[in-house]
Amino acid sequence: MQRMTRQRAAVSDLLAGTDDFRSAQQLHEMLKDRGEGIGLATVYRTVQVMADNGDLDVLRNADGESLYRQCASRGHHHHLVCRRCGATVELDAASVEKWAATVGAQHGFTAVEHTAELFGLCAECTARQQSEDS
Amino acid sequence: MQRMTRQRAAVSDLLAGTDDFRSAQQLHEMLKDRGEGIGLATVYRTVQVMADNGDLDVLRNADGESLYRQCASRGHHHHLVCRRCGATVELDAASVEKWAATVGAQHGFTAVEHTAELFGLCAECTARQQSEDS
DNA sequence: CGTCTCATGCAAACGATTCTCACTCTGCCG
DNA sequence: CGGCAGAGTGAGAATCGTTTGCATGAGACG
Ligand SMILES: [Mn+2]
Ligand SMILES: [Mn+2]
Ligand SMILES: [Zn+2]
Ligand SMILES: [Zn+2]
Repeated sequence: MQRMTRQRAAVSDLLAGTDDFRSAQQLHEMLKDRGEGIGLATVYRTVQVMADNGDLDVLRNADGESLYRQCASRGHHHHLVCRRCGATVELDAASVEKWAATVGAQHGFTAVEHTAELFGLCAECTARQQSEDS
Repeated sequence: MQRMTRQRAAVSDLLAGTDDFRSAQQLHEMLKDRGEGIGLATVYRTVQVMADNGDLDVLRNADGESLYRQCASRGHHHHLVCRRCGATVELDAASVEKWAATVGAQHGFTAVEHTAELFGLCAECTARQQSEDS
């Protein structure tokens, strides 16, 4: 019921070889550069399906854009993301999980979910930044 | 250099008497209901100025809309928000602060910021939900 | 191959937010 | 008190990421 097409393969391949969070538009651009003809709408649709299947992680950056990434760990986890280049570190955060569960229950809330992401400048982008400033 | 206008007073008053997170559009609607004539763009501008001044907290809901609230504590803190009605509990989260600081440094990131919000159904909305389901 | 569908591409539609610009009103000075 | 400079306002146009409608294309399976 889910067909394998050239376009899906291309998106899937691209994401498999990328370890930074990328927006749908960036992915579309990268595919064009690779010589893959693919419609922007198709990228959006594909990336959404993959996210729904749990094959991709999604997060919103400060501008509200959705960024996608194929993470190594498939279970629930969090991220430390470079806001300049998208470089990402996957994080486990037992303390945060505990906090979320406890606090939600304490206040009588149900179906509690949480978001917890860290954004900063990775070491490389920090260095680049400093040489620019001088 | 910052002038007090009828519109700003109205928005400020409204927020002072509301303790749920609300979108700019909701606020605009509420003001219209109160009989306050005010443009939507003005609500957006006002709410932004107030947020820049640190008078309001902002967060993005799952749909990416910005929600505003005048919090009791003016320092950095987090929230437990009802995704149905906007009811909010302010949270301190020392464990989360510690986690964010530690992890960022460990990976050589600088200028690290974090988001951490809990979304659920408040006790009241949970009850309402269950009676609907039956 | 042929058929049945799901997938694709393009353009139009969306929706929250921002911007433009002519007009209004606040805060201040004389 | 007027009078003015310039911040503030409102209506609508513009943005921009994302979604959708629809005619066309192409997997899967016999
Ligand atoms: Mn978690
Ligand atoms: Mn914090
Ligand atoms: Zn970086
Ligand atoms: Zn509620």
